Amino acid sequence: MNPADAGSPSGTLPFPVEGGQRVLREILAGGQSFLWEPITATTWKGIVGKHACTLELLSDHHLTWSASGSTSSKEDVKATIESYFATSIDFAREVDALPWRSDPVLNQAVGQFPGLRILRQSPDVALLSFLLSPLKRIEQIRAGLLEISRRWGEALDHGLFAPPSWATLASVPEADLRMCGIGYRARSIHQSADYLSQQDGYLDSLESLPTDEARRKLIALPGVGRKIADCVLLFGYGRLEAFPIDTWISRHMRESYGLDSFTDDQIQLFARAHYGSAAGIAQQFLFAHARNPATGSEVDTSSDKRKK
DNA sequence: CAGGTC
DNA sequence: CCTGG
Repeated sequence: MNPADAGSPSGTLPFPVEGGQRVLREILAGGQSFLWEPITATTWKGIVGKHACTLELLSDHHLTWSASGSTSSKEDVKATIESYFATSIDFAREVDALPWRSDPVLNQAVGQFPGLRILRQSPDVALLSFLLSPLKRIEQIRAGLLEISRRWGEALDHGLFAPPSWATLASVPEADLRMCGIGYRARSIHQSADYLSQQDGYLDSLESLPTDEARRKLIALPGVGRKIADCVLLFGYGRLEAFPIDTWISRHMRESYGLDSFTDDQIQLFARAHYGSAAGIAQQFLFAHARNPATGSEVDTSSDKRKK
């Protein structure tokens, strides 16, 4: 490494988020990732790869970042950050291609969170994170993940810890994992770690597989069902067609599309057919919409047919 | 019970 | 089935 690069690389990303801080909060702490914490009204502290990062959204179109504790060159850090925020994806274009024009339900959700986008996390961290997702509250998932990271992860700057690798987790006794306040999910993590440690490059190999095949191989992991698999595909592998169906989405869609007696499998088929190849983006809007009761304070860019 | 998996 | 809230 070059000592001159060892300081705090920083930069600015084009980051169109019309919805400002409210939408940034939804992106960083709305259930995609559990590694971000608000510091001030406009700044966040968190982890990207092996970098402790500080973010600030100054205008609605640029995100400034600063990463520290790195032995990588500034270019490498920059590339890592850009990949994480998926700056190569034109989300405005993707969203425009969704059927919001003919779908008032989607239209309202998109109008409520303009600029919402999908992070591209690492498959490893996404898998570990979402194995904890049955822990209900986001704060609880976060606490469990932070504790696991603190105990077996890599120390970074600012007292942050990167989540441990699956190889590391494979050597952690299940009983020790249980002491992280994650309850019976400790078993899934322990068994998945065991499974992954036996097959070198298992998660990497999914990268080049078609989505449904990768999905099957994720579901083969202990504790991973369709919902967690779809979360890992969407947030860890950048498969925008993946459509995780949790209880929020399930209820919200049944109610708002009149799919009263639909099973989750049928909702999944409906979603694929209706939203298309970027269904996962639609899912994020619906998810955010379902969990954030409309306060009326948002700038509503859609037609004003809120309230029924 | 809620959340997810089995 | 498991297990916090």
